[in-house]
Amino acid sequence: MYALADCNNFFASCERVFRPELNGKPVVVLSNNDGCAVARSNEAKALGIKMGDPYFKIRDIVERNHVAVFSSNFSLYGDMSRRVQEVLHLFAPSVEPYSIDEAFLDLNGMDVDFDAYAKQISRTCRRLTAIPVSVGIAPTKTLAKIASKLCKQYPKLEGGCYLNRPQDLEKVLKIFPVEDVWGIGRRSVKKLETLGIKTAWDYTQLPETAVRKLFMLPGFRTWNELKGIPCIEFEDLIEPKQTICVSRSFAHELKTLPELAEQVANFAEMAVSKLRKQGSLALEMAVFAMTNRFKEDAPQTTGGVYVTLPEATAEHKTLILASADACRKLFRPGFAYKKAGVVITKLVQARDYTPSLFQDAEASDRDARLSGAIDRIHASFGPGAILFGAQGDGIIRMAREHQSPHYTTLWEDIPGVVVK
DNA sequence: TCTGGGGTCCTAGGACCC
DNA sequence: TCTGGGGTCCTAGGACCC
Repeated sequence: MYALADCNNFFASCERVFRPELNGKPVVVLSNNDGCAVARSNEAKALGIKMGDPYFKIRDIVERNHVAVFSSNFSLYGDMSRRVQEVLHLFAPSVEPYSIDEAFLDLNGMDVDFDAYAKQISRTCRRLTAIPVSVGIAPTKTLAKIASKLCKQYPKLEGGCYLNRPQDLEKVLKIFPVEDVWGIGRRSVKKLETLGIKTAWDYTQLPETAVRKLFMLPGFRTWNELKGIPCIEFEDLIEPKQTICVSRSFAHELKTLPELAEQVANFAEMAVSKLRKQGSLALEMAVFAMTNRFKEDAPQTTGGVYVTLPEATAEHKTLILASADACRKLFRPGFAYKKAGVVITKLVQARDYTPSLFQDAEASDRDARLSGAIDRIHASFGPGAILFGAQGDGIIRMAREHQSPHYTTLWEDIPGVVVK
């Protein structure tokens, strides 16, 4: 038996924790550069604001309805996420964090009233973190997802729902749209439409051979999961990432190589930080850049350059220099670059790597000490406290007109209470 | 004027091996 | 004229997730 705990409208809910007067009011949270709506409270959804809507297109709705707008504040969301996960650990020996706002709980072997347990988990999260959480419990992860969605739809479930009895499953799956099933994406929905498949139940009634042929292994797993046969394993061990990517859109387009190269160097530095945190080394890196695809009349280009590193490394200097090199190869004059990024495409765990016999040990020791010093400076004074010359003045500041304070992660932003 | 960022898994097909 | 059978590894691209 698995539980899925899913935070409702997570980023919007985080903002409300410290602005309780916004409860019951429409709230949206924007992506980087205040570009798109990436989280909406139920009230904002009811106004017709969709996930991913560009801000400039919904500005009218926002102003007419006094929607509270926030720029993204990931240090707040990350910290709130950690708190919710901590609460979840009170209810199950193993918890699998699935995304910033979701986690699976392994309830196998537990002998409890699962419906009451689901509601209790939700209630406790709410009380200890002030975040509303929907908890679905079912014999497979896919069904647990469906159960948690039901909680959001039906307030009378009090945030928790147990889905296992065959007659309940049939009733629920017969009204559950197939496009809302975890693992069924847009492309599959198109195929399903031509077959006349509308609900999750319809999907389970397809013959096995058809499912395997049309939707391959992933679709076959989903098909089984919907029928209560677990095919997606519980993974509570946090594996090191297989790729690391840092990319950004720029508030203003960049037209010169030095400007672009500086930003790419900054992305490389951020990627190295992530790399070092998980104890990996990079074997290969890619740099990419592209123009603004929405400007149809402007000349368009998009490209990437791979760099194979002579030695696996997690040193700032090597990777930043390599990124600048790649950027020079990539850059084409006459284009206005809107977005760029650095991807570390091949990683190896440091403990699994044997350096080349012919490596310059002295130089690599020097670089390692430099990187260690940079890490310590960042830890004490914050990221960006020290930069390589290649990074220019650091990353271009993003548009963030509506950012809330870092309530839980910065001393000067901690909320105060006035006692009269 | 203004349009996000970061991941995983699977498959087909090519290159190569004996 | 006739031209086998079985395997691995790698990569690009597709599909999906939040």
